[in-house]
Amino acid sequence: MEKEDNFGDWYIDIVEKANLSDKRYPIKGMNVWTPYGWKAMSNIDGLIRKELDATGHDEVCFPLMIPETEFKKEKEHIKGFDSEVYWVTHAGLNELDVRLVLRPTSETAMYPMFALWVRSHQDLPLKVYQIVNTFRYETKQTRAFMRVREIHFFESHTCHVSEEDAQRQIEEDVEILSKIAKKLCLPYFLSVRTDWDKFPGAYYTVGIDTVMPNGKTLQIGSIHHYRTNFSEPYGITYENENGEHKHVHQTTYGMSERLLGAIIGAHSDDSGLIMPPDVAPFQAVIIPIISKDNGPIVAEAALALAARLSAYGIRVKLDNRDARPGSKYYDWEIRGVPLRLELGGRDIENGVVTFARRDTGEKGAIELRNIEQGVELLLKIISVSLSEKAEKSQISKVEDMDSLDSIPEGKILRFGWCGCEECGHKFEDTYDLKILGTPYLPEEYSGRCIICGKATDKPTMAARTM
RNA sequence: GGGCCUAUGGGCUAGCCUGGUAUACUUGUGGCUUUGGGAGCCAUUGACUCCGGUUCAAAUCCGGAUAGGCCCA
Repeated sequence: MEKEDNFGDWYIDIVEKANLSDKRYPIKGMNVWTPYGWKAMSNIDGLIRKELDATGHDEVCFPLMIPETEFKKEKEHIKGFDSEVYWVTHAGLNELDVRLVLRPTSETAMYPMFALWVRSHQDLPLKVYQIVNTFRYETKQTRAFMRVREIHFFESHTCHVSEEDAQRQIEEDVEILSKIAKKLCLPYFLSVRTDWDKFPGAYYTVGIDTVMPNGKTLQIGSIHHYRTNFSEPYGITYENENGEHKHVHQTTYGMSERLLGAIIGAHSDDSGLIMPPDVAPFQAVIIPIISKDNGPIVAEAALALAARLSAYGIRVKLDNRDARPGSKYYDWEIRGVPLRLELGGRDIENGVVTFARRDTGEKGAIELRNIEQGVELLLKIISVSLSEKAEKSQISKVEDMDSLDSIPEGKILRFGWCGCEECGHKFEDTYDLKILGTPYLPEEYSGRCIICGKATDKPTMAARTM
């Protein structure tokens, strides 16, 4: 299966062959996390946890079900989610008086509680997050990790004394994102979403998009500024120094298993996946090369090598299955293990370990004496090299446009837009492309709206989306 | 919301029109020989989505259910 020619089929194929997810569970869009896929996702969760804990967020876990009465308090929010939530209508043999919704996201679960938790300005800022499953009834074609009905979701929610303080939180979120994305070796764009595409109930939304090999964008997360749009209906207020009661200003930050989907798309080739070392369930795999006269010696040396690396903190897998080495190479290549270590009679004699990089195919030898440092260094090099390659690939897919006379295929378009809804809709309807929004980070630009010709100092990007 | 298509071992699939013994490959299991890029031989496990109808007889024909896929709005 060729990656560039038909990304959609390639993706489905690789998810199955690399054993990341089993889609045979009999509910569409609700897939089973297999051990290998779950390990990768857990590693991603771990990276997120680490950054959030370091910035003073506390992990919480709210109930899965939300009463209809709470769910419907914010009017825009319910309008946005009405058609894609699951309802629990019965309990045992009884019909429920108040129906329950399976959370599509947790604003309406958390905010009634926030109203109880926040009383004083000293309780602020409140910064919590949870990593849980959420449910959205997708009617379109589902795809592992990219479009599913049960979503492995990360969401942080914060409350602040003022709009400015909430804005500082958004800046912190952007900072956190850059750290996480670096570990995932993922490039991304930050765009302030159009008014008609922002999160239901938000003041504004920053979309986080990455580009797939077919030139379509994949939204991997979003950051929202709510102002007091939710704190008003939910009555989340605090008492300030002067004894006045004020509504809190809120933000949220959400990402999901799409991060894993993005990694699969960004780092892989026709031989399979390439896992970024910080995400890889196994960072190195040891393949003992046994011949009939040295079996016990090699087996013992391989065990010792695995123990050393593991003690050093490297996630290592010793593959001592009774199979040919070549067959093992293929197995671990398709699963994307970044580094392969071969240990055979020749290596033991020479006091080295033979390595092969998954990303470049480069082979070499590391002195057994310094094996821990050697492996660590190689993993770092692989990580940097993956990031650079992905960054280049993303940049190559952006095309600056002066006119719309001919639309290139498989590209992200960048052009001037006056920002008005009429021009925006006209563009989206005519070209069947989605406007991603204007850059979140300041950017020098002067041009003309590509639709109406009005002068503008902001570019916008548009693309087909996954 | 409207329409079309599909369902056979773990995976992929033949058979269905024209009713009667279910095919190949792959995987799994056991054994022996092997092991520096997908090993070979032998043995072996394993399936007609479900409910009903027609029939001496249903994977096959008919009706319904369920699940999945596609197209249109």
